[in-house]
Amino acid sequence: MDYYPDFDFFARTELLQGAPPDALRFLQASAGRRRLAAGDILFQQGDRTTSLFVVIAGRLRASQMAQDGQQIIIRYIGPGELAGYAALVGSDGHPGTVTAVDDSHLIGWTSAIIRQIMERYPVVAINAVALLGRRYHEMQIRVRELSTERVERRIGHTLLRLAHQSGRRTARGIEIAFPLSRRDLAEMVGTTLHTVSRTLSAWEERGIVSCGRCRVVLCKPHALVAIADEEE
Amino acid sequence: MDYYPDFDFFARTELLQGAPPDALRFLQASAGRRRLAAGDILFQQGDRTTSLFVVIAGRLRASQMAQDGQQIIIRYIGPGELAGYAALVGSDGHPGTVTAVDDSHLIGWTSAIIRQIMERYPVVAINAVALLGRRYHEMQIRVRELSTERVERRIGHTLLRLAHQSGRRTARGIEIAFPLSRRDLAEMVGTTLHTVSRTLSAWEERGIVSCGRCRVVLCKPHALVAIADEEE
DNA sequence: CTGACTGTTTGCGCTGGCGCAAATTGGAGG
DNA sequence: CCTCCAATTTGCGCCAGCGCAAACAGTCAG
Repeated sequence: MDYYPDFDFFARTELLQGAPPDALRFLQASAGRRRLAAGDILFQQGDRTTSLFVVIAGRLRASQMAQDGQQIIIRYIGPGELAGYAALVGSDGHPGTVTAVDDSHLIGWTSAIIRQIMERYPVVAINAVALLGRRYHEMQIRVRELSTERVERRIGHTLLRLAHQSGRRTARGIEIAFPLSRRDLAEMVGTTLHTVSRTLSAWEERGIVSCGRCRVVLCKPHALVAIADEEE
Repeated sequence: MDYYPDFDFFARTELLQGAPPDALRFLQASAGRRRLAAGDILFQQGDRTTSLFVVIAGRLRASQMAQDGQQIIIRYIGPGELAGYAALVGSDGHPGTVTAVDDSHLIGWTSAIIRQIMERYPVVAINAVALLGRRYHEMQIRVRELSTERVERRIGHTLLRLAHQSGRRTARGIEIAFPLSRRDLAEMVGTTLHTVSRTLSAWEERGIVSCGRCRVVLCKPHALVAIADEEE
């Protein structure tokens, strides 16, 4: 039994907000739906680009692999966000792999339909421009952090960003609302799982975070901000 | 005496290729022109976004600075390419500083006009999507390199990319066609000018490169490819 | 020609964080 | 409850590359 997204849902997505009703009707009629269990792969790096998806519920991870097998995590994708930007930009193959990290529900369209929609409804193309601009800017900041900051600060910044994107208030603090292993965090930060583990242990001792298997809770976000932004 | 870009020129720019004649006429009529000497600043990080520019001739450097003054170079911008994407995405301020590294000639439009053009001529918006997608992908690759590769390989990859974007065939090899100091290269690669200098010296000894003040010539590009892509 | 300045080279010592290895823990499935 | 496995923790040694410092070399203004 699928949940059929209504116009309100479309209005909350980064790609389709502001699109006129007839565009939304067309999109609704031409959409495909896809369900993934945690761990399932939506598409793999290098796969031929066929579709673009918008996340209705759940969470996915976009990652990229080098020839030698080393992996990095590009970003996590949550409800309302887009997966498969290759279909937007007209690229032949997907630049990365997208995997569900929680059970997820997506809605998707073929590249041809998306192309057609952007041509007919400029507001969608303009949304796409804005969205890619944000992604580009996020990556600029990551490059800057990787180039100039030490590991501890990068871990701090990364956790704060994740908490901002998908933090859940709990009694103990702000919890990252999806499974995040030490290795995952390492692949976002550009370090090893060992260093992440050591750093989190040290922080746990100081009561700044509290963590378990694939779980991180920020107990003192302000202390983390201090670490991430401290002058020197 | 300014060179007035004609339709052929527009057809060679990443943003305006494929735009219909009436769009180009309007763009031509509403354009502003700007000349910069090497070293002049087009706009600074944080400046209010007013315009977007297309490079007619010359070369510029987009850089970003952290609070502590540490700088990185985002990219070099050459003829046909775009400077000031903030005006495309509707961002209030410029995310980085753009400086001319050679005498440069630009053509520009206000944010409002660009917005209007994208709404009226979807092909321009779609070009913008493609262009930002490429930039985003470039940054993904840089993040991956910074996360997983050693300095020497990163320097290799960076030089190869620069040569590809703006290499000039000479008797001695492929020369990077604009002034590029050790510090500049370091800020692209994510290291220090010292390490860049040492690496280039070692390469020069092996005849792989040949370099002078703010100049780099790749004498044996294949050897550089071997260094940059060697398995291990 | 001279001085000043900016860019470059090189030596030296130190250390952040990686790599390896081994022990430990916590779940999931049977 | 037991077993197995993946995730995590922690110790230890090492080294790539940074930071500092000093010498050196083009280049340009006057």
